[in-house]
Amino acid sequence: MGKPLTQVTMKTLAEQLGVSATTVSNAYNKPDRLSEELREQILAKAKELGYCGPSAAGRALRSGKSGICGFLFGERVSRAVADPYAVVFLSGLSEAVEEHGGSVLLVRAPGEDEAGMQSLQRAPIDALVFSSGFVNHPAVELLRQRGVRIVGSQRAADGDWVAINDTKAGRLVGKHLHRLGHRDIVVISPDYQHAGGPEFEYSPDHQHPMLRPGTYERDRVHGLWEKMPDARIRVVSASHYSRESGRKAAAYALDVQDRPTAVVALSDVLALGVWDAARDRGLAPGRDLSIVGFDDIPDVGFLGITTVRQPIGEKGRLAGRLAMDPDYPERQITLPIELVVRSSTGPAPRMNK
Amino acid sequence: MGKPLTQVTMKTLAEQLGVSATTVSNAYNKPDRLSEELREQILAKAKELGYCGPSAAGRALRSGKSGICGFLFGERVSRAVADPYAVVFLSGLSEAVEEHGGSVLLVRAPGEDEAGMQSLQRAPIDALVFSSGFVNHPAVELLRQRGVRIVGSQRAADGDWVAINDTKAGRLVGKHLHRLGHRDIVVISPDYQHAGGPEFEYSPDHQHPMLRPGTYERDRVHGLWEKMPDARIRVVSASHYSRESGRKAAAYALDVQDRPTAVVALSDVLALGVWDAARDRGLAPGRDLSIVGFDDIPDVGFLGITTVRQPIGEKGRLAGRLAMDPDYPERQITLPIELVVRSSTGPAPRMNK
DNA sequence: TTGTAAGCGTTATCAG
DNA sequence: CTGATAACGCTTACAA
Repeated sequence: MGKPLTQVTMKTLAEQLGVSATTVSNAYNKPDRLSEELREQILAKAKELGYCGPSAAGRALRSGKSGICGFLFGERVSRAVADPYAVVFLSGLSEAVEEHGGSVLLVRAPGEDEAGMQSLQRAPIDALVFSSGFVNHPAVELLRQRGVRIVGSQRAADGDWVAINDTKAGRLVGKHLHRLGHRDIVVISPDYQHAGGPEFEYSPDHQHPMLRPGTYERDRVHGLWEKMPDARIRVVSASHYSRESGRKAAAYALDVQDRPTAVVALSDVLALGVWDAARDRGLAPGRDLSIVGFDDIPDVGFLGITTVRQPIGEKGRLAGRLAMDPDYPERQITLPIELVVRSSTGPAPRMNK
Repeated sequence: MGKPLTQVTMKTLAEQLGVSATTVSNAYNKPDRLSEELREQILAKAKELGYCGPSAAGRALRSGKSGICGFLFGERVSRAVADPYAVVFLSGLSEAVEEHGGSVLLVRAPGEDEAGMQSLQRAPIDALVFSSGFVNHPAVELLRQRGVRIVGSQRAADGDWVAINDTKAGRLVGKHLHRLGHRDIVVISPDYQHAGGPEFEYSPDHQHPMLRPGTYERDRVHGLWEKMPDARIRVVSASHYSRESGRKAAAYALDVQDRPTAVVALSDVLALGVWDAARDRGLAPGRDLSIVGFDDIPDVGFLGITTVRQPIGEKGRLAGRLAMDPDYPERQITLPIELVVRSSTGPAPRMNK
C-alpha cells in the first residue's frame, strides 16, 4: 500500500505473476504476441505494484535508440528563441519528432572548451538537427562519429539535409532590385562569430571571414551579386539575429554620406530592424529606401517588407522526419522559394548628391 | 584507418591496451584515481580507435541519471514559444541546467490519449519542470511515481517549487486601481482548457471552471477582489497566451455598452493585445482606459504598461537548480514581486453614461 | 594505482 | 502463445 521502497522492474512483475520477463516486455511492446487475457492481467498487476512501463534507460541501452532528437543552437537559448525563424523551424521539428514518438533536446553548441563537449557527449540522442551554420563544427563531427544521425540545413554533396537554394534566393533579390534601378546596396549579415570588421565591399573573389564559402550568407550575397555585377555591394555586420541588432547595423549603414538606395538583410528579423532604422530617420520604406529580407516570417508581411519566402515550418518538419526515420527515402531535400514583393521595395530614388 | 564497422566500447579499448574496463572508465570519470601517464595513454588510444567517450545509454542505465531535465509545456511548441514569459523562463532554466552539465528536453503535455503518455514515459528524464498549470496533470503524477523529480511553479504544501505569491500580486493591482477610483474592471484570463464561457462575474464563493482553486489565475483575481470588494469584476476568457488572443478578448470586453474603466490582463502578453484593442478604438491607455498586466516582459516596458514585475529568468534558473541538484537546501522558494506603475494606468474616467 | 565481479532493466533470438 | 538465455555498455563496491 505504501510506496515501493525498491524499484519495481519487469523482473519483479514477472516473478509476482509467475511469468517470464519476456512476456511482460511483450505486453508493452508487442501486444499481438500475447493473449489478450494475460496482457490485461499483467497490466493490472503493474498498476497495482506501481510499475509505470519499461524504463527509458534500460530500453535505450538495449535497443540502441533513445527516441530523442537534438536541436543544436548557438549561444544562449534566449537568443535562439528571439529569432522567429528558429521558432518556426523548431515548431515544425518538434511536431514531426513527436509524431514519431520522440522528443526534442535543446543542445547548446559548445565552444572549444572541453566541458561543453563533455556535456554534449552525455546527451543520449539518436539524431542531431541544426538549422544553419555548424556544418563543420567539431561537436557535430564528434557526434557523427558516434553514430548520431546528422541532419543539416544546407545543401551538400553528401549527408542528410533539408535546405533551399540560397544562391537562387539571392538571385531573386538581385534581379528584382536591379530592375528597379538600384546600383548601391548594403547587405546586413549576421556575424555571430564576430570575425568580420564593421563593413567591407563584396567581391566574389576576395574571401572575407564574415562570408565564408559554404555558408548560406555567402551564397545569398553571391546570388545577389550575380544579378547585379555592376552594382556596389557593401556588407555590414549585425552581431546576432535580433531586431535590435538589425537596427543598429542599419543605423551604421544609413548615417553616412553615400547612403545606399537599398538594404538587403540576410534574415527577416534583421530586416525588421532595418525598417525601424529607416523610420527613425524619416525614410519611407519603398520610396526613400528599399528594404528586402529573407524567409518571410509573419511580422514582415504585416509591415509590408519584400522578402524571399521559404517554407520554414515544413523545413523543420522534414528535418524531424529525416532525423527520426532512417528509411525515409529522400535524404537531400531542396525546398521551393519565392520572391514576395511588397511595399518596402520600389524604384531607386535619385540621390540628391 | 577506415571507419570501425563495429561499435568501439570501453571493453575494446581495455583489451587493446591490456588494462581493465574500470581503468578506462576512471580515465573519463575520475581522473585523479589514475596515473596521469596511463590516462594520457588511454585517451590517445581512444582517439586512435575512434572511441568518443562513455555511451550515454550505458551510463544512464548504470548510474540511474541521464542529466536531462524535462520542460513541460501545453499544446504546441509554437505557442509555448510565442509567450515571452515562457521564453525567458526557459532561458533561465536551460542556463542552470547546462551549468550542471545537463540539457533540457522539450516535453509536450499529452492529452488523455495513451499515445502521448507512452511517449512521455520513454523520455529518460531525471527531473521535470513546468512553468504553470499541470499541477495535478496525470502525466506529472505518473512521472513522479516513476522517481522523476518534479519542480513546480506554484506554492504548495509539499514538493519542490519556485513561485511568487500570486494573491499578493493581485492585491498590488487591486490596491492601485482602487486608489485611482476604478470600480468596474474586466479581467482577461487565459482559458487554455476552454472550460469557461465568454464572460462571468467574479465572486470569491462561486467557483467557476475557468478559475479553478489552486491556479495562479484564480489567486491573482482573488487578490484583486480583496482590495476592491466594492467593485464589479468581470472575467473574460482569452483562448491562449498570445497578443492576438488578448486583443480579441479585449475587443469583446470593450465593445459593449457598459465598458469597464480598467482591464487587467493576467499575463503581459495578453496586456499587449489589450493595448492594441484600445488603440484600435481610439482609447488612450491610461486616460480613457487603464491597462494592467503581470510579469513585466520587455515589450510592456516599451509601451508603458503598468505591471507586476517578477524575476522570470531567475525563476527559471532556480527551477533548474532544484531540478538538477537534489541537495540544494531550499526546496520551496518564493520570489519577490513589485508593482511597476507606468503610463497605462490613471484615474478612472467618468463614464458618459 | 589498478583489477575483478556483479548487475543496472531491457529486449532479441531462438527454442518449446 | 510463452520462456530461457544472452547480451547492450557502463559503473561501483571491493579486493589486490
